[in-house]
Amino acid sequence: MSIDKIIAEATAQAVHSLYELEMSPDAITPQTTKKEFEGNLTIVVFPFLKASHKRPEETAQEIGDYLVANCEAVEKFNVIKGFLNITIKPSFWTSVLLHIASEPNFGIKPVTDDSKLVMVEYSSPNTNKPLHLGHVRNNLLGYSLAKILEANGNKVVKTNIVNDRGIHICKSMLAWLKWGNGATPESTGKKGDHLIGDYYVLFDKHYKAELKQIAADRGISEEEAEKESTLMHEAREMLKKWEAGDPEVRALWRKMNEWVYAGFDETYKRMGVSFDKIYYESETYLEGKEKVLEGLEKGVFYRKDDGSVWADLTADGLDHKLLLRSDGTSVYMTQDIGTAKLRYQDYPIDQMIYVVGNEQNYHFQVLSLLLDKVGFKWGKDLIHFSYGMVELPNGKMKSREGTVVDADELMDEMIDTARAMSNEPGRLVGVPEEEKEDVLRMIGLGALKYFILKVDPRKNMLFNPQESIDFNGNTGPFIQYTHARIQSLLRKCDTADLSTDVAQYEPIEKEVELVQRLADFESVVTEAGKSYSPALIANYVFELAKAYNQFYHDCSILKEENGMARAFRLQLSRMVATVIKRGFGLLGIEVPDRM
RNA sequence: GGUUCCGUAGCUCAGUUGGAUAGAGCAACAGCCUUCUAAGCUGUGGGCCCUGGGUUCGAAUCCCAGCGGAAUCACCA
Repeated sequence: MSIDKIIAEATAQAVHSLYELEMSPDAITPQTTKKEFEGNLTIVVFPFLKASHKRPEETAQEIGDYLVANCEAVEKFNVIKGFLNITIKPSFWTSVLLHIASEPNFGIKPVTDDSKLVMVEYSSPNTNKPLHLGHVRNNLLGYSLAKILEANGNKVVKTNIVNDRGIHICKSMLAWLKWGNGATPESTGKKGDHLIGDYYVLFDKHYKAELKQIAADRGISEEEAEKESTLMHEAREMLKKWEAGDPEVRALWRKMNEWVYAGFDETYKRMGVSFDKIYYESETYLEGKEKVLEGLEKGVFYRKDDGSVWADLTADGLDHKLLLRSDGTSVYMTQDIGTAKLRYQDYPIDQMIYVVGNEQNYHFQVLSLLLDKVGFKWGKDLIHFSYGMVELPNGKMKSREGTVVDADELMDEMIDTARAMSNEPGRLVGVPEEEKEDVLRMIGLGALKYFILKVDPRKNMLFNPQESIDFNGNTGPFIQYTHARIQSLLRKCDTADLSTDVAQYEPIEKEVELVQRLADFESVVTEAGKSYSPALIANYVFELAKAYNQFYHDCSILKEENGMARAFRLQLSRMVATVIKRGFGLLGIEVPDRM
């Protein structure tokens, strides 16, 4: 049982016996005492005043006296206004540390047969362009969220829905046919996703030129010229052929998609994210239609005169929403209904989480209502894990203005920066030559991942490509460094030091602070799972590493004369390193043993 | 205009179910490497927590109104 709970229960007993106030221990949450005051845990006594009919100071005094007399863990206390600061017996903290060390998976709840099954959808790329910074945030958040939910005892299925069909793919295909001269990833030495992306851009370039030409020739606006465009017409024709299953178009489409997937796989692998099940829109986009027609029969949806099918959501404070076009084809929303249906056929999902940007808040609000209307009982409970945009100093990323930050390039740059910085004296000491690249990769990506994951997912965040991401201060490398330094310490210590029995040791204040922080890991993981926030873990690990660094500078460890103190500090260091590694594991960040 | 989200140091961000004198990092300035890894540590300066009301022992946090910013409101995905 955690120390917080012990105190909460003892306090509940105290107010019951002193003031006959019935309080659930869960309602009492001791907080860590502020640094300026003496003590480890603080209880705010204001809520008890109505029952005690006494002044805050007196009430706190009485509860404090009760705790000292009746709770073994409590050593002493002091009272400031309505705050009861409790000091726990030092020996108790030793037992807390030993407990943490004895649990091989401290902070992680096991997955059992009756665990909830959660499906997390993330990434969801289009196959006509490479991944960019926005996808990076999505991927990192999605992967980390899956890890955190797993650590909270859920079965997790990570899934990806690849948008592999539609007009945008046809644009790339058309441009490749017209101007590609049979270029392949092999012939150009380019990653497949970048190659296809280039043709998408090329299409847009020619299309713009064509519009300008038509507008000038015919004396009409460029918007009006859109209807006259032969390029766009050809692209649409190609889409029709694709939908009709034209063998040539399908073959080309398959070939080009393979190139893109090979490119994506490389990026995903490097980023360290993975999926358990991938869905392709080309295989699911027809599925939703049947459900919509079923809903139409039941009268939940209605048909307009032109044949299009709509949902009336005005009762829920929303608008009317199109579900089937007048020509009978599906829209985005219909496809999502279909994909959801398939997924629930494939897995006994208890909860569905979509990791999708906040630009689609409305879409998921509608989807939730629609799934409910067509009779899926889980529709209402779906979670849209909505995250904010990544902004650049001059606003959003715009492909037209060439301000898109490419994921592959960004990762390259981060690793290059790590390499450049490692030239400073004292860096990468004792790292074998063959491991160096691997360590640099961990550091560069660690900096990038931590930079993105430490901010609250809901908020828009700013990324300045000019100022490269920091490696000092509140950063991934700082935390990795702390871990590497502890590993080095442990390599240098004697095995006798670690096997020394420390049960009787009474830790000093600085040590207690660290033990207390370590113990918090458990509740931080729980809280991160409840509020779907990797940022909580990130900030916790930073605080832990920072506190350890201060401790490291203040207390010599290997040179400590007292054998028990030395052993305790090494044990403590070992657990700090373990929790750092475990916490970073939940963020998908690797930690090197030397750097 | 409707809906949703955001507004905290010069910059990037934390701030636990409402708790004590609002915290980090960067940037600036001043120190610390003959010492278990200086990607580190110590110190200084820097704030109308957007504004105004309300709720109460107590508000950056909850409620209402306003101001400012973002997203969205397609027979695009």
